[in-house]
Amino acid sequence: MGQWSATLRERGYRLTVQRELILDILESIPGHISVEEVYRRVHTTYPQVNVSTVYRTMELLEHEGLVTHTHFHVGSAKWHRAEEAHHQHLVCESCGVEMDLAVDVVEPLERELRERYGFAANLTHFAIVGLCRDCQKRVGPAAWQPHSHGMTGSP
Amino acid sequence: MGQWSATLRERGYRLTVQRELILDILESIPGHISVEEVYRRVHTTYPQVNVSTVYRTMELLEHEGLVTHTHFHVGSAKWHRAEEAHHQHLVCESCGVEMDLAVDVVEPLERELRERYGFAANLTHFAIVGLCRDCQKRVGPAAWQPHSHGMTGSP
DNA sequence: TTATGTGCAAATTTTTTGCAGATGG
DNA sequence: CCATCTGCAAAAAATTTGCACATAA
Repeated sequence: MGQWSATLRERGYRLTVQRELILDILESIPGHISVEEVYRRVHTTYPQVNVSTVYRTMELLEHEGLVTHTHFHVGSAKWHRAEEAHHQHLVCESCGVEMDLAVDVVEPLERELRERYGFAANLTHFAIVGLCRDCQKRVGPAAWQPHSHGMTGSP
Repeated sequence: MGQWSATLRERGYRLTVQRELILDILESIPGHISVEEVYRRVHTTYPQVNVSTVYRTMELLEHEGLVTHTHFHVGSAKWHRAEEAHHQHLVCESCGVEMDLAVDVVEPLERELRERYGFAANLTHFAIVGLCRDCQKRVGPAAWQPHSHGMTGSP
């Protein structure tokens, strides 16, 4: 039984089989995971579980500050442990590779936003998307990069 | 007729009433807008337009590098002019207020990511979400901020 | 025992698609 | 004219909800 089960119980929530299974999955994976994937995994060991339970559990865990969710450019929301929040991810839009990012890289920006704008940025909410080194070579500069629209011609 | 109409025609696209209306809206608004809202506005002057046309036009414009879309924490995708890309937005998750952000604030991060990770970050893809000064006072520290889970008690 | 949690099925919301007809150039 | 666009209607995908029943504590 993982750490989070205890945490939830302490906070007055009931521990159901469904919750335990979902918690186990979330505690064990390193990166991002969709509701669909969590459901798929729980379903293999506990087929009578329902997607809505997964959604409700995710919502509960987010409310309790244990996980957060993130929207990438395409696809459904992805979830990850909140404790990983201050350890950002870089995600390549092209090949999907995920890289961990040292905290000190984003800290200056956070501080700047706070000092200059009084804004408490939630930089952890989104992974930083872009192109990894390899994909830059392969696909060239992207449309969002300066001085290019990434197009090769008319339709 | 706005600038974009000419651009599209030059690139070999046809100029339809629907497209003109959508372009006018996108060229005139300063911040982010949803497909739903674009549709609603077009619909007032041209009721027979269909949402799918709005979606298709947005896709076209994104492909042509004129607009980009963004996912905020909640709700549907929001669209904005691509030229505004290098002028970032701060968006308050709580009250929805949008603030413009000077480029030089994000530049150091971009450079760092490029130098340390060879990663061409698309920082323009997402608005930076968080809490504005006023909402920090009103709602207190958020769950994603360090040393707090933003909760007041058990269920 | 009983408030809390779950499955189910249906509703919502957001976005996509196939197709036949309309239309810009 | 005819390739490109659009409206329509339906499908798909993602998420939410109401309710009766199940179950953790």
